[in-house]
Amino acid sequence: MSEIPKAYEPQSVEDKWYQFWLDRKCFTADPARVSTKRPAYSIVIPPPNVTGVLTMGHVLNNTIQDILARKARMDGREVLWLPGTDHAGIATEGVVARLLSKEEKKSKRDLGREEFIKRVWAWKEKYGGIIISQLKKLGCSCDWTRERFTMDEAYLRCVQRVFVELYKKGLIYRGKRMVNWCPATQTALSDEEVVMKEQKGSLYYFKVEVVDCSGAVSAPSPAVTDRRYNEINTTGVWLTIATTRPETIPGDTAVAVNPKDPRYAKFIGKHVVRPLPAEFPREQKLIPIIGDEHVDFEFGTGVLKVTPAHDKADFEIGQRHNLPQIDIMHPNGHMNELAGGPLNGLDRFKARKVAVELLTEMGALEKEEPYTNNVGFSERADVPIEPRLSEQWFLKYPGVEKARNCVEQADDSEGRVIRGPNPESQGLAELVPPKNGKMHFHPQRWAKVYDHWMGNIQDWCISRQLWWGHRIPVWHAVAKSNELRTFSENYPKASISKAEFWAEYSLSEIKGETSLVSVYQNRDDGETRIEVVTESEVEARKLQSMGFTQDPDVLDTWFSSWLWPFATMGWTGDKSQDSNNPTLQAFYPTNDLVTGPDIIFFWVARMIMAGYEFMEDLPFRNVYFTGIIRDKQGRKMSKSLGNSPDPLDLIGKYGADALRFGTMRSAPLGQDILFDEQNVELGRNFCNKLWNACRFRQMQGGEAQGEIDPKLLTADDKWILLKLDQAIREMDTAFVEYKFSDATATLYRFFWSEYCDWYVEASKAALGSAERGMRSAEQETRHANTVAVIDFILSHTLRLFHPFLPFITEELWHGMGYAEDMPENQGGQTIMSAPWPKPLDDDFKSHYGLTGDGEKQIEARNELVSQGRNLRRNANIAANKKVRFILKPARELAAHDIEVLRLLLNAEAVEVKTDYQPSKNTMTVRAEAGDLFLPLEGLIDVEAEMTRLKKELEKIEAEATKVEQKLANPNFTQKVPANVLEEHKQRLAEWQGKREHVKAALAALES
RNA sequence: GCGCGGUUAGCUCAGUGGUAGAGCACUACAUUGACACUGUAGGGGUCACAGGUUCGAACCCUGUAUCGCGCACCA
Repeated sequence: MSEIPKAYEPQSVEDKWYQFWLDRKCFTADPARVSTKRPAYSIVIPPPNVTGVLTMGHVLNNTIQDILARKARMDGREVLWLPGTDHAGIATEGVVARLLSKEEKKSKRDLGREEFIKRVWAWKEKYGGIIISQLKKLGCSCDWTRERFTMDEAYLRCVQRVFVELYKKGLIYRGKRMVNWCPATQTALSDEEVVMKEQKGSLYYFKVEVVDCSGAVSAPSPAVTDRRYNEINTTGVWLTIATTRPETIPGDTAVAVNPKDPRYAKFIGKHVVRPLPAEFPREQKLIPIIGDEHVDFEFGTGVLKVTPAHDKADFEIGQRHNLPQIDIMHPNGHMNELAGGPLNGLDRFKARKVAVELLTEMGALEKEEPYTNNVGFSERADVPIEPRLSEQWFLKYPGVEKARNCVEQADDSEGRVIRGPNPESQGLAELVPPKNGKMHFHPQRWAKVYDHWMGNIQDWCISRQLWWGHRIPVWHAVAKSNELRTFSENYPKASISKAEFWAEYSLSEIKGETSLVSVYQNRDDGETRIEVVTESEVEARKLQSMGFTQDPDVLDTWFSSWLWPFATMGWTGDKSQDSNNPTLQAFYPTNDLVTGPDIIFFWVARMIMAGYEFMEDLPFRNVYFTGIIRDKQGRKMSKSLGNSPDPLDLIGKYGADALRFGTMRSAPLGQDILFDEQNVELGRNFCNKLWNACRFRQMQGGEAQGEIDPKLLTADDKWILLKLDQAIREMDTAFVEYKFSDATATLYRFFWSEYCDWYVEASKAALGSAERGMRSAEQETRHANTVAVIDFILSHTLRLFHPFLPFITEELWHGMGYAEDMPENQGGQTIMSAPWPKPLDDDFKSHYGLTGDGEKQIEARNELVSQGRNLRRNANIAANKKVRFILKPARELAAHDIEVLRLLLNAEAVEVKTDYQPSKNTMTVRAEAGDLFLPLEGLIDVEAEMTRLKKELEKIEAEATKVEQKLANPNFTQKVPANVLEEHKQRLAEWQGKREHVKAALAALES
């Protein structure tokens, strides 16, 4: 490191060290190395979407994980940070479909399922690795040899095994239900994929005529067109109904009122004439008036139209009253023929307008009011959800109670700290087994949100009408052919709620290959159906040859993600295999999960349930929820706003370390982050400061890390050693509490303010300016000792910095020669494995004479420096002009301290005069360490100086009075603890001393 | 409607009952200095508001305002 450049150039070192770490397998976890002395530490990455590119959110998230992983390595643990990507069903299918349409003007249906999936894989091979390479640029120390993908071979087997297991237990079932249908992507969605958005729309009031009918014959099928009545009598009464969705009127099969509503109760049992479709004859549009408690008679007119096929609440009313369901829409959100001629084929929003026109034409529309309501939107496609009746696969969540109870809630007053410095383990922060096997959320308030959701959990709709994803391992056949009829007779019969009625068979007759078979009568058409579930490929082939067809749907992406913590570690579901899996045994459960609170339900909660269900243990002990990254104005970062900076640009401009440091510095626990590029600039500046501080050390020459002789230590040396000790302790606390912004604040303060601004400047007094070889023997010894202290500080500092700034610290670790003295596996090869600094213990402190008293004296002396500089400034003395100060010390100061004072005040001399009497042309200040005088050669500006002193006096008076008043209050003096009282007395004495001093100075000027 | 979080310097935020803090920004001064990606000094706050508890409140309690988020929703 002879010719180091003046400024740190990250571009020239980052790639070099990343490759160095990879070449030496520094990130590779080996379960064989795990022991009681070398405990395991593991994190699984929240797998980014294969379609993803690195965002600021990823930077935040992965920097935290990398910090945790690197810190754990330095703590001497065997670390596994397991990386990978998620196949992201809808997102990826969308990306490839758009590309297809743009480049080949084809739809996925034009290609066909098989060909389309081939294209997605090809796309994945080509572009799916982008985010991984970007994470490497950031410095992430993941074990890339274990990189996983949620659709790789082994993972596929995990998903199928889990599906079969849950099916066996009757937790996975198929059912015709109201689901959240996305008309844009044409698939069902889970409740979590729906976001409520406030919409400005209209509330339409229309009237319907009440009629008396008798002899109604209910229709055999959902279509109402066959309904017949013997008599239809007009009553002349009209009811008014308010709705936001007039286009669904053709799907109405009842009108509901609250049975307790005196206005309408009398109509229950009568019918109304549904106004649409207009061209249908009246007798085909008679729908009953029913009484249902659900109806709120405060809202609208108190009369509710009931559309069981297109509204969740209406569906339930329909179930209660056995109402027919009329589906008036195609899956793409366009109206079908049941909606009537003018609406047929129209998009649902266009249809709304037309429906209003039709109602107006027939005179049924009474009024239209502006109205704001909340509408569910498909999170990904950003279009309103259409509640739709459809047959889907559902999961009744397993392990709900266990999962719910394992997360510690805030009201648990038993200590919340779960990791603490363990004195037995050389001061390292250790994992203390959580009480009652509990899991901890950071910040803890998310536990309440989690608990609330777990308490109101609904079955999970897991099937998606997509092509890209894990295909549902279920095969169907209708027993039409003789072969299947014979087959079905050999297998158990089951009802429609058949999940519990399967039987296990080997269709292929190969040992170990099995299928779950159930046979049932379809309720709608009476046909005999056979449903077979298997995870076996052999069985699947057999099924295919027998004429079975596989369920066309795929599973929700999160149905694979929820297995991530153990599926990535090679879990098979086979107990004996898994108990011989060293990775799983060593690294599950993981220690920390770092993720955003936006996926607490999507992912975190589900992983916890899966952990209990399949591993019989929680998947992680701590969950750290990051904030959400916003721009300077507090807006969420998004592509459309264009307010999201490209992290790679920032790395190119400032360096990865700068980006990491800047991000961590502005990311307090539990708060959203307002991102400002200035933070990254600050990180860059900080790296440069570190660089130059090391450069300064290099310029001093001498051997690296020489012995420190306690006898030669200056008060400044002792002071900085104590500050280092404090910084180490603060860092440990910050890690225990997951407060990374506190950690960076500590590093910043310690290194920049305490080390560079004070210690290095003061050390120049001991280092001297003489050339090497021109120094006296005594100077030489003193110089060497100071350099040894500097090396001690720097070698510790670099290690404290390493988790945050991996690249520059590695470069300097080698450049400064600190690697050389260390054992190969403890910092000799790389700073990554250097031991994390321990707080200085009592033996160390007494050996080197480090005392709180000495620390205070240096701080008092430094205050004198600041005050003296202030005097210079007030006297308008140029910063580069050498002047003479006179010091009247409060207690004796060492010659070395006087020399430091002289240096830091840029003084020609600091003369110590215990009986100094200032002349008129002298400015002065009192500090705890003594009185400092600045005699001026010319006449001082008496007016200006008096103004300054008067202002000063005012301030002092105010402070002194405040304390005086407190002390004069007997209530205070009697009730307050002794130490506080003593402190106040001392403070008063201090202010009084200053007051006298300033008064004396004023008097001298006036004379 | 229910729940959660915020409101402290121009900005972004620390601050768990005892002298109101940091970084940035701002002003002034200093370029043969490890570093201008720098140094030194300075100005700047009624801690959202109103009550209460206390010798003492930014901090604890009650209420209000306001911003943000989550959950549940009335068609």
